[in-house]
Amino acid sequence: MTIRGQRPLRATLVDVAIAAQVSRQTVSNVLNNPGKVAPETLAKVRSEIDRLSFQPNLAARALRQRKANALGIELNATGRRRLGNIQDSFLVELTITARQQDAHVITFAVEDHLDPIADYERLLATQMVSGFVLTNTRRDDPRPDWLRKHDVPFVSFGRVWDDPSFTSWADVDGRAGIANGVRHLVEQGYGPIGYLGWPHGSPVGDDRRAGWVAATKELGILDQALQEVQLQDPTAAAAVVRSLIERVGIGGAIVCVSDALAVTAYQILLDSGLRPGVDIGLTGFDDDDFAHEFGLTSLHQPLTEIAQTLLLGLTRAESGALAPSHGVVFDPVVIPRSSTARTSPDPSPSAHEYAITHTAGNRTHDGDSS
Amino acid sequence: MTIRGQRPLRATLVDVAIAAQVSRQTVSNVLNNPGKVAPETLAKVRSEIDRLSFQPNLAARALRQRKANALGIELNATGRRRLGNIQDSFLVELTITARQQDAHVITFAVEDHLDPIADYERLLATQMVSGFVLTNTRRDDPRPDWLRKHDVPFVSFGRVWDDPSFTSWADVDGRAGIANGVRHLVEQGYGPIGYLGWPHGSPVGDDRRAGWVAATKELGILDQALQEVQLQDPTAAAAVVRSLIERVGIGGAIVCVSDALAVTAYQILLDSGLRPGVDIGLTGFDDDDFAHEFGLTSLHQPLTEIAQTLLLGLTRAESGALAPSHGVVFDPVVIPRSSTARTSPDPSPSAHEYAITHTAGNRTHDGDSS
DNA sequence: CCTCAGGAGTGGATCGTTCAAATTCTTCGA
DNA sequence: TCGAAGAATTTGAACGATCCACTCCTGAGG
Repeated sequence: MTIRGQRPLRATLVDVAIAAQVSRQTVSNVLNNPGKVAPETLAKVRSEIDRLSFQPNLAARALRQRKANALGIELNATGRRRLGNIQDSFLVELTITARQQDAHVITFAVEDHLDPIADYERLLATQMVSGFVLTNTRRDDPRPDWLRKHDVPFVSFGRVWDDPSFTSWADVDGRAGIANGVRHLVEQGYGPIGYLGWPHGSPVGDDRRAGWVAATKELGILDQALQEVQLQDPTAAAAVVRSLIERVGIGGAIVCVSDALAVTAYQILLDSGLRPGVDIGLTGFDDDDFAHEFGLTSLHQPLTEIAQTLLLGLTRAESGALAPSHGVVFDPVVIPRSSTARTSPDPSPSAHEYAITHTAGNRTHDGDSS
Repeated sequence: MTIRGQRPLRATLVDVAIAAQVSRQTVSNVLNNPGKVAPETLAKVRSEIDRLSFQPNLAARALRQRKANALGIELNATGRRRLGNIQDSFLVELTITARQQDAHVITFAVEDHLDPIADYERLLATQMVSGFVLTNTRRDDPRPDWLRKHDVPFVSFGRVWDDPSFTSWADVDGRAGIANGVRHLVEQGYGPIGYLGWPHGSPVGDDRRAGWVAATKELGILDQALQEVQLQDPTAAAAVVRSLIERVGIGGAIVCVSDALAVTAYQILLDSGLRPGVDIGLTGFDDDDFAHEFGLTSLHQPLTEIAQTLLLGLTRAESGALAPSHGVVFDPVVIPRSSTARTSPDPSPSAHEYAITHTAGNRTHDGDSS
């Protein structure tokens, strides 16, 4: 009845109510408490909702409920202004998962890396988000503390190191992952298994190293001499890797803490006239583009599961439910490629596939799920 | 005066009004039309805004204005469920830029790739976004058409091929980029310049090839025989590249349509006992992790500028202003690395930097801007 | 026959902001 | 001195949903 603006606007809840000859509240109940509505009424209202293709206005809902149905995620860009393999993929998974829960993902960047709180505060104040997903947590991270203190619901991809009482996090089990890699190599028949890691001190690096120690010990083949850390100086690093290769020898294998490091080793192998996979096995970690391009066996992080777990946790946190009693870790999955195949069928894998897949204006779907 | 909920809620515009002893509308004007407010009043209100750390509730604003201040961006995930280098970086830039305009970025994924419209429609209907940024546009893309038909503001990263009358897009000038690469190589003193590209037919690939043709012709060194397209079959592709290398010869150089392809060539060079840069020059395109890791000279897309241009365009589109008379293209920038240095000072570049930069729980900033 | 519990649905108020119109305050020329 | 024109500010009325308190109705139990 009311004269609307210029052009016919979107149908509102009242429009549906009028069309279905019920009150606003009943339509609202159909949406939010279907159980409270008689079956016939439910059907009638629903048919009108479809007919008018009504969608509730989320701004109105958020205003009334004093709560948005969106979550914020800080784009933790590195110096190169990119998320990087893992965060990139995680964001995709998070977005897909959020959709299934009728939630939305809002990205934001912090202005001052030394004081990220200001930006969390700002976004929260606008009431656009009801909670956050943290990534790239680190020791002395000010964010978890602040968020808890202000009763802001949040979950974390990555352990929350400083606060053991916070348990709404999910992470990748680097230790189990590397251990899986070691077992895979042994199953493939590789001899001594060396480890190429980061310098001691980084939580992630130490966790992964522990996997190598545990798995080799379990299999009775632990040899601490086959462990190397990569050095800052590229030249020195190359020497170190070369030496490790020699000590492992033909038939042996090297487990690397990252794909990037594995690629370095890969090149040095070729340079030494050795065939990765055939002569010496090689594994990386993260299953990134390097692994894909070079046919490196790698450990794929189960980001789909992590995103789902986290989002579920966030929902619970918002409803004030109890947090889980401990964080959750997921085991990475071994993606076998030619670098751990004793016979190498495909020396120069899938350069074409990469090129096409990652270029604007030209897409294919290779259906490589999980 | 009113008794609020459980705990003290966030300050509202009315709270500010009371504190500053003015009316609601005056506070609103301070925010949206500072020019209409007397200087003293302005100062007084602003000080109260600061004191109460008031932030307008965007849900309320969106409701009243019938317009959100957020834009939607489809995460165009490939089969590997990742955005990839370019989209990843673009999203970061977009988020940063949006912030400066007090806008927010909402990500979403489409359920059915064959019918993306449904999801654009859905998000729009919730009134959470006021417009969209398209990426990965292609021929026969149904999105631009639909959006225009429904008067939805949008801009596009990548040309809108099917509709020349739509001019709110920005793109990378692949042609100029490759031409820049060719010139860089010639300046460095490289001899015959070959081209390694994608098969004919892809708009992006053809555009880039044109750059090689134009630049070599301009320099009087065009030799169509030095052109190769990469084939589907990896083994055949390797042969093709090997042959191209031979024809170019020592002192020559190869311009590649992508970093991935350049890496392939890089390996084949090494395999043939040739030193990239020293013996044969090599350039890629996109400046991705491969380029960074292997010291490949590459063409960096100016995504910061593109994001800024697009966001400005979106703002204009929303205010009903005229669209620009033509799309905008930006020239990629040559990032010189060792693959185009006649003397190679650093044979195994920055493996460490990569490893640290891209790993959770361990971040550095290398300040590599632009 | 009457009471009463509980399912089903209604009407009014409300969330925090902006728009539109109305009001008050200033300034200044006739 | 009056009044008109503007500037500065205030007031009333939405925006579209949900929450709350209430009414209506049906049917079981005393």
